[in-house]
Amino acid sequence: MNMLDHTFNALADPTRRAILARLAQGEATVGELAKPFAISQPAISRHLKVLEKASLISNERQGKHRRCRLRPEALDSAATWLEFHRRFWTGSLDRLDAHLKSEKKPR
Amino acid sequence: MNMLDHTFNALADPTRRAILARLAQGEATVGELAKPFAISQPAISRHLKVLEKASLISNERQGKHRRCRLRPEALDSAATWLEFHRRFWTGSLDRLDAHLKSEKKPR
DNA sequence: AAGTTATATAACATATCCGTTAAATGAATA
DNA sequence: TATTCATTTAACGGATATGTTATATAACTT
Repeated sequence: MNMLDHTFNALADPTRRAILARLAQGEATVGELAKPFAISQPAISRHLKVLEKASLISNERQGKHRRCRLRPEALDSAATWLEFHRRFWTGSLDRLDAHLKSEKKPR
Repeated sequence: MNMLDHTFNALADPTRRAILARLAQGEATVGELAKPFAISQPAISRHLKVLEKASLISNERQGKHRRCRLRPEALDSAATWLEFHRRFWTGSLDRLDAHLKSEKKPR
């Protein structure tokens, strides 16, 4: 698994995206993150592990709590990949489109 | 599963990203797409199904072949999500940073 | 030291993923 | 019509994902 795999995989789950959205409002402990969800706390802990492995979050022990925060740089490679391909694909299709149009004219 | 789930999930696999990269060079049949990979052709067919479900590609029967092409719009929602969060996260952290700095000054 | 709180880990069930090979389908060709 | 080619679908197996509950750990509190 490379970095993009981990990032896209982590982002493919709505619970994990919701956790990220929550963290975008500010740091939170595991318990605070788990509270709004209908699933158990261990399940959240494992989602956090996935986000951690993707470097999307980090955490730091604070007494008996563990405080989580975003690592925004982790989005960079995914955003770069997406932007590049989005432009490249569209560019290719534009050229194809132009090509097809220029083919049609002569007839 | 919503659209982002499908998109991110589809992009999380390196074989599928390679297929997309290949299609960015131009349309191709299933067989042409399968050839460079070490895995069986039915396996490729199923990757193509995943990409199709994510609306990342479409295909059209042409005689006994099936020709695949990219659907670049499918990247839009994912790119939008990523860009938004990337900026938002960074913005939040900048504000946090500024906040922490402004807290320190008075002392 | 004992109890409480926050979180992680273990053990388990179920579902999905991803690959395989074999058989089915659909269309072109002999 | 029978054969061949391109692709899909079926049936299977093993690995991974995601949830559960029960138990362990780690740090505060009494």
